[in-house]
Amino acid sequence: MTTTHHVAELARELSRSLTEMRSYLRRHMQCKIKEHQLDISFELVEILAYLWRKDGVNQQEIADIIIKDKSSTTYLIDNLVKRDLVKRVEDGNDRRNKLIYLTPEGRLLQEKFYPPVIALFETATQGIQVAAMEKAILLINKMNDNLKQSL
Amino acid sequence: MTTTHHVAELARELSRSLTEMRSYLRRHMQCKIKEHQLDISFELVEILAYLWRKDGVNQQEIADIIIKDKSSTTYLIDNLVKRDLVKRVEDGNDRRNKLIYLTPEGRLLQEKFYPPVIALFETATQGIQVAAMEKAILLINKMNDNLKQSL
DNA sequence: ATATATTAGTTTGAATTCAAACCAATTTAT
DNA sequence: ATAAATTGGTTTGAATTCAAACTAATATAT
Repeated sequence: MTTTHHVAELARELSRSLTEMRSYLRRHMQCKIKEHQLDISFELVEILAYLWRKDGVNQQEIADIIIKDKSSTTYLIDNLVKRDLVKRVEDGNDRRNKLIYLTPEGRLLQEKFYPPVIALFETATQGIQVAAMEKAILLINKMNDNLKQSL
Repeated sequence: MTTTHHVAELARELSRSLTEMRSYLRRHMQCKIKEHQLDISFELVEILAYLWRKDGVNQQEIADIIIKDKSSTTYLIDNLVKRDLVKRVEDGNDRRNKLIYLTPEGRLLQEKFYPPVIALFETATQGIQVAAMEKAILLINKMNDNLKQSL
């Protein structure tokens, strides 16, 4: 096996491990959602999680953060609006924009989800050093830069 | 910010970077698919890619490798069967199993896709050392083990 | 030997996802 | 100033995904 193929193999393996991790995270969150008997999907919680940190952002920002395309984001935000968890507000500075704000109900959900989310990440990172994680992030971000530039 | 929250934050950031990478890989592959004017989806190619290395595996194995649930795998394999790229063969050793084999057409596609897949991973890993990649894989697999054990 | 639990694959229903096309608003180029 | 390009969000269509339920086959427990 040449070096090239070895690297390709590692990249493939990395991609697979990443997919697996994503899958586990999703499953765990689904368990939490069930425990709390909440009628909400993992994908909606994902958006809410970002809004809990900072709301009043436009849809494109949300799409960038959660790595989904515009139409998926519209679909999910429509859903959140329907459940009265967020509201859309026109942006006075740029009429193309819709700013997404949490409603009081949307904020309340944070109490239910914040501790389990933290616990989940703690579980995931048990026995792993901060420095190692930082290196992994840098590596993947480097890969993402490489891929981004060739699109 | 406490250490716990710092780690949770890094885990979140890692998860996002991973999702981003997955998204880029998918987009790149879509470009290749378009270039070759092939009527096939990224998800189907993903399965074929594993079969090119080793066919004659049951569906559950495929599902494990591509990290999808059983029903999604059935759906995609149905699709591949419909396009005459793979065939299902009953497993004499265990009647529950269906073994999935490539057809001659399915094999032919390898020529089209193998070089661009390698090129893609090369692009992704440019400027990245093998040792660093191996460390990242180990780290993510450790995280996956942690998550798996608590499901 | 029989009952129970587990496994592989299928079916069903609904949610999610993306690509493509579109429109209005804004930015950039001429 | 005007034309062209880009951007944010929406709509549409089809593919994909998962959860839940199911059946037949196999493994495990009694």
